[in-house]
This record gives sequence, structure tokens and C-alpha cells, in this order.
Amino acid sequence: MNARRGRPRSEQARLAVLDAAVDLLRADGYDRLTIDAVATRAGVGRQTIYRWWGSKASIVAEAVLEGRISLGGPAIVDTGDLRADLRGWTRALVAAAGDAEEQAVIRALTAAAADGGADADALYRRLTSPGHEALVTRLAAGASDPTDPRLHSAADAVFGTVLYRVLTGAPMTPDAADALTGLLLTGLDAPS
Amino acid sequence: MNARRGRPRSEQARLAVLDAAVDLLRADGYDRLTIDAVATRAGVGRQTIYRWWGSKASIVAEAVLEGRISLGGPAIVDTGDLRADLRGWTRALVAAAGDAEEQAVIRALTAAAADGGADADALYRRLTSPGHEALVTRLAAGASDPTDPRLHSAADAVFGTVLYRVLTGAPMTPDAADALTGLLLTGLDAPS
Amino acid sequence: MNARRGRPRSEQARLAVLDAAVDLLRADGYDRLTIDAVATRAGVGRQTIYRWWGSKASIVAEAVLEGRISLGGPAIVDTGDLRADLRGWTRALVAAAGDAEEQAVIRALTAAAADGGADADALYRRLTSPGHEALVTRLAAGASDPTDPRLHSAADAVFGTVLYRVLTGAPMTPDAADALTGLLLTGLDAPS
Amino acid sequence: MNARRGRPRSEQARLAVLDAAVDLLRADGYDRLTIDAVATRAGVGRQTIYRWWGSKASIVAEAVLEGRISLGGPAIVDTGDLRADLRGWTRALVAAAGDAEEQAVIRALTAAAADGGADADALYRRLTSPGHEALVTRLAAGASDPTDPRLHSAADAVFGTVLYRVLTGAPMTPDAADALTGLLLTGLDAPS
DNA sequence: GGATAAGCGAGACGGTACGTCATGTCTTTCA
DNA sequence: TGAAAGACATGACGTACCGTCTCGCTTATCC
Repeated sequence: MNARRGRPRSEQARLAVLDAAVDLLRADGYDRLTIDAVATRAGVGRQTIYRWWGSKASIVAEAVLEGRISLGGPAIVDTGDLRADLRGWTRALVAAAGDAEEQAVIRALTAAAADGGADADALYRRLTSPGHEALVTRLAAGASDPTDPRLHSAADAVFGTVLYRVLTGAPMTPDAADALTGLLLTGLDAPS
Repeated sequence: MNARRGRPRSEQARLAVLDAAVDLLRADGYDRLTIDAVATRAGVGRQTIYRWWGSKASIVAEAVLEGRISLGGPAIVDTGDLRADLRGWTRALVAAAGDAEEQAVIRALTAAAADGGADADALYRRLTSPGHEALVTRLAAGASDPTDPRLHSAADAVFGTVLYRVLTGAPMTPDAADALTGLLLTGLDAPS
Repeated sequence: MNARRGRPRSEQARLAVLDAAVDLLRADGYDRLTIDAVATRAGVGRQTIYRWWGSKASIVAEAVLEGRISLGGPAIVDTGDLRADLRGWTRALVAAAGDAEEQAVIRALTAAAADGGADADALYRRLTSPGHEALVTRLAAGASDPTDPRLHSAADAVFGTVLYRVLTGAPMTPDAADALTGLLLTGLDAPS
Repeated sequence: MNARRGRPRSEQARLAVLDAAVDLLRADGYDRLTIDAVATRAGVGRQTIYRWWGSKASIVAEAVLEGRISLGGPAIVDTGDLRADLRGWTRALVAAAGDAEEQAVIRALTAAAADGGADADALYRRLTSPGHEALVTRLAAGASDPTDPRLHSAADAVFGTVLYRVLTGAPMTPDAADALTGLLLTGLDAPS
């Protein structure tokens, strides 16, 4: 019986907005991403954006939720050799963070989270949590105590370091990546 | 002799601008900090700001350079007990980062660095480097090899983690601080 | 087989629209009268208005046609004394035009006629013609030549003057009304 | 001592705005005259218009004050023959009011006065008063009593009738003009 | 000590984007 | 098939800042 009255929301418009936003974000960065530009590029009325999103951050958040934008790096494999798996994955993450376009996205989203409205931090959490969770899971699989809270600390340290280095304009080198994984894994090996 | 002709730059105006910028930054955050507002609050013509700084980031950078804004936390003491010293300092840093106003500044400057113009990353480096250097120095003093590059990695991890947790809206707890220092120091104890 | 297929037009909706339009017109004036507001107040879909009227002016025109809005002043009596009848009626018309709400309607409809779409002048004619015709009829009853075209000129002069004075923000006084009727009746007494 | 500080108002911009407004008014009518369009055509920032005028009506009012727009018809001559002079002038006024572009202006300004903000009626008065005053003066020159208040009533009747006929979409014919002047002059000849 | 020069507060300039409002059209469900 | 609901693209509104450009005034050095 209940099926909402009135014209239903246009899925086409929704997708066009998200596409346009991601394109412009990659091309120009977050601060030069304007609602006007998104609307124009998407071929959509400005009011439509305000109706459903209301802010740049909301649009980007939805793009993140749909997986159009992510920061997790590649998936983590489990070969049984934790040290090798983690080293490889961290190197890959660092390499991704070294890419210019990827960096633009990181900066854009960090800016969104930082200058941020109410939902901005949630956005950031959503953005990094898939990779974060995957990392914790892989660490737990190789750990003596899979519930050790230090696993989360280690994962925070990995993402935090990558982010920090991007923001200082000095992205990590593969050596720095190796040093970090070594440090953290050795630390985790010891009892807390 | 050449001692520049014309009216010299007004130190009073310079200070008023920096004061106003810091006040507004703390009060409203970086994105709501406008040149207009700074000029008005400082009782200064807008052109004067453009003449000497040219952008929001430049003003904030100068405030950082003058020590009006810093992110380093307290100074690191050296009692001979590296573990205790580092644990105490990290807890203090984390406590500082838990303060609402301090958090506003962190977010503000992160936003500046992230959505960032040309000088933004340098600004960020300048902002964190005093604390970063002090941390590396203290670590070196207690390390078997004071030139170990992993010292920098550890310092990056500390600052990166604090930053990352602020951005996700979940600032670190004292326990998380302890876990992180334990992890890193244990890692550093082992040979690379 | 019934003549008209489908759901018949809702008389209730039609009346609600006209009521709402007149209310809003009196309250806010013509320029602040919006289709949106009429639809909302009438509890009617916007499309219903576009289907049957298509413009603000059309709605107002229908309200005029139904006598919900008029500008004619009172009815003209015929006591046999043309001068007295006309003088009394003109005074009444002028008094009506001095009323604030009545003035709002006059201004509203004049605006409609002036900035007007295609039908606006027709609206204006419909609005004033009942009073105009009644006035010509009364003049004809007292005139030596009931077909004298100057009767229409005199009627135009009466309505035009009232309108003009309202628009200049200086509504007529009873004395001015008397002066005008005197002028016109004396003029009509003389042969053309 | 006092000489206003800051950049002085640009006369060029002011003139460009007035020119653009008059052009667009003549071309499109008052309701299709938008601030946006005026700014664009004048090559002026929108804010500049809002700074000095704040509304369409204010711009038009200033154009009227500067004589760029008027409704008075031609000047009234005084050949000694009042009847002939007035008949000629009224015919000219009616002829002018029959011109399509002139009519657009009349409608535009009537709309402005009618849907009108605070200053709109003053605008209308300013618009018609030069012609009105000239007419009263000419009537006074031929009248037995130059202070007769009926002279103003007659002038109001002339302008009011012309306006009314334009608004009803039935502009006056030369014959109607003659009828009106005849009516009023005969009325004025008789004692009040 | 008068000329020259540069910085100063003030404030207007042409712009861009904002977020809101109303328009007229279109598309759904319900009666 | 009419009517309500309500989303759609469009475009003007008035505001806030942007970065630039005159102004008159002030404060310095230089001839």
C-alpha cells in the first residue's frame, strides 16, 4: 500500500552528481570543488543538490560510502607470513599514497574532515575504516592474542604516519615503510 | 646610505593582524577565517594584509613561526629513563590534543595544509617540526644507535597517530598513548 | 456512456484556489502573490493551477469575473438629479479608494495590468467595466443625447483620475471629487 | 579637512547602470528587467548596484530624475488660443502614448509605482509632475482665476485618462483626446 | 625644509559562489 | 483521467568575500 507519492528521486541525477563530484575532486582538489561546478558538470539543478546533500562534504561522504573513493590501498593477503604480508601491503599503500592523483584525494578528504562540519569526522572514519579493519584482522590472524588492543594502535600508527607524511609534503619512501612495519611488528611480538 | 625611503612598515599593524588571525582561528576554525574578518578585527586595511601576506595560510604560517601557535606539546625531559620520559610526554601530548581549543587549531592547520596552496605543507612541517625534532633527540639519547633512521619513523608514527585520531573524531586515550609508546620503544630496542 | 471520461474537475479545488488567491492578494499585494503560496494555502497541487489557469493574472481575472474583487464602488442611484447622484457616487468611489485594503487591491491589479502578460489589459477592462458601464448609463439617462461619445470620455476621466491619484500616493479628497464631477457635468451640458 | 576617504564612487559605473536599465526597460518591460541583466549589460558587478540602489525601482527612479525617461509629452506652447494649444498638446500626448515603445515605458513605470515599495509613488509623481505642472501653468494663463483648484483636477483628469486607457489596452484616439479637452475646458469656463 | 616615496585605513570596483525561492514541467500514486 | 504530492532543470534573488584599485593622510628619507 505504501509507496511514496510524488515523483520519485532520480537515480540518474544522483549518480551524475557523484560522478561529477569525484571527477572535480580529483582534478581540482577539495577547496576548488564548488556546488555550482558539480551541478553544472552533472547537468543537474543546484536545488537538487541542496535537496539531497546540502554540502560538499555530504556528497563526498556518499561517494566514499559507495566505494568510488577509498584510501585503503590493496587488499591484504594472508600467506601465513605476517611480516612479509604486512611489509608488502604497507609498501603498496605507501606507493599508492605517492601517486599524485591519489594524493590529491587524500588531501581533499583530509581537508574535508579537518575544516569540517558535523559529519566530517565520520566521513574520515568511513573513508579509512575498511583498510583499518582489514589491517587489524590480518594482524590478529598472526598474533598470539587476537584481542590485543595494541593491534588497533598499530593500525592507527600505519594510517596516521602515511597521512602525516603526505600532509608534510614528504611522502614515505619504501624504506620508511619497511622501517615502520618492522618497528610495529617487533613491538607486537613482545608481551604487552 | 640606503635605508628604504617612504613610510616604514608598521609593526603595530603586523602584530594586530597576527593577533586577530590567531584569535579568529581559535574561535571559528580555519575555514571561517576570512581576510575581511582579520582586517576588521585588527583595525587594518585589507590592502595591508595583501601587501605583506597575500593569503590566509601565510598569516597563519607567520603566527606559527613566531610561536603563537604550536603543536609540540610540552618539552621532553631526560631523566635517564627513556620509557618513563616518553610515556609521560606522549600522555601529555595526547592530553593536549584532547583539549577542544587545541583540537580546533590542529584541525584548522591540517585543513590549511591539506586543501593547501604551495606553502601549506611547509607550514605544516614548521608547525610540527620542533616537537618532532625534540622527540627524535630524546630517542637518540637513549638509543644504542643515535643515527638509526627508525627514530624518525617512530616520531612520525607518534605525530601521525595523534593527528589521525583527532581527524576521526576519536582522540586518543591515555591507554592508547601508552600502547603506542610501548610498541615503538620495544620495536626500537630490537636491532633493525 | 457518459459524456466526459475520467474524473471531473473538482469544484472544491477551484473555489479553494480563488479564495486563497483573493486572501493573499489582499494581504500581501500582487507582487508577493505566488503560485506556490496559492497552491499551498488552497491545499491544492501546483499542477492543478497550471492546468486550469496558467498564470497569476488568470486566477485574479476569474476572481474578478466572479465578483470576488471589484473596483466599481457602490451602485449608482437615479433620483432624477444627475448632478447630485453623480456627486454622491463619485464621493463614495473616492472614499472607497481611500481605504487601505481597497488601495492594495487597486495597486495589485494595476500592477497586474501594467507589467502584464497578454491577458492583463483584458483583466483590467473587466475589472473596471461594470462601474464604467453603470456610470455611462446614468450619464446617458440625464443627457440630452444618450449616444454622445463624450459620455465615455467623462467616465474614463473619472476612473483614470481616481487611479492616477492612488498611484501617486495622493488619493483624492471629497473636494477634488466634487471639482471633477462639476467640471465634467458642466462640460457635458454644453453642446459638443 | 574632510574629503571622503576611500575610493570615490565611479561615475562611469553609475552612468553605465542607468543606460543599461533604460535600454532594457524599453526593450523588455519592467517585469523582465532584472538586476542581473542590468549588471551584465552595464559591465558592472552586481554588488555595485546593490550598494547604490538596492532595487529595480530605485534605478528607474534615478533615470527619471535625470530626465532619461519622461512621460510629459511635448512642451506646451502658448499662442494665446488656449483651446487650440491644449487640443494640440493633448493630441500629441495621446499620440506619444500610442507609440509602442512609449507604452512599454508607461506600463513599466506604472507597474513600478503600483506593486510598489516605499518610494514608488514618489517615483510616479516625479515622472508625471513636469508635464502636470506645465499643463496647469498653461491652463492658468488662460483662466479667469489662475488659482482655481479645478485646474489641478483638470490636469489630473488628462493624465489619468491617458494612463487608464493605456492600461486597458485601448489607447485614446485623437477624437477621444479632443472630446476630453473640450469637456474640461468648457467645464473650466463656467464658474465653479 | 620642501620634494619624493612608500605604507596606512578606508572603501568602491568587477567578480564568483553561496544558499534560498519561485517558476513551469514531469512523473508517480490514489481516487 | 483528474488531483495531490513532490522531484526536476532553470534562473534571479540578495549576501559574503575575493583580490584589485583609488583616495587622502601619515611618516619616513633625500636633496
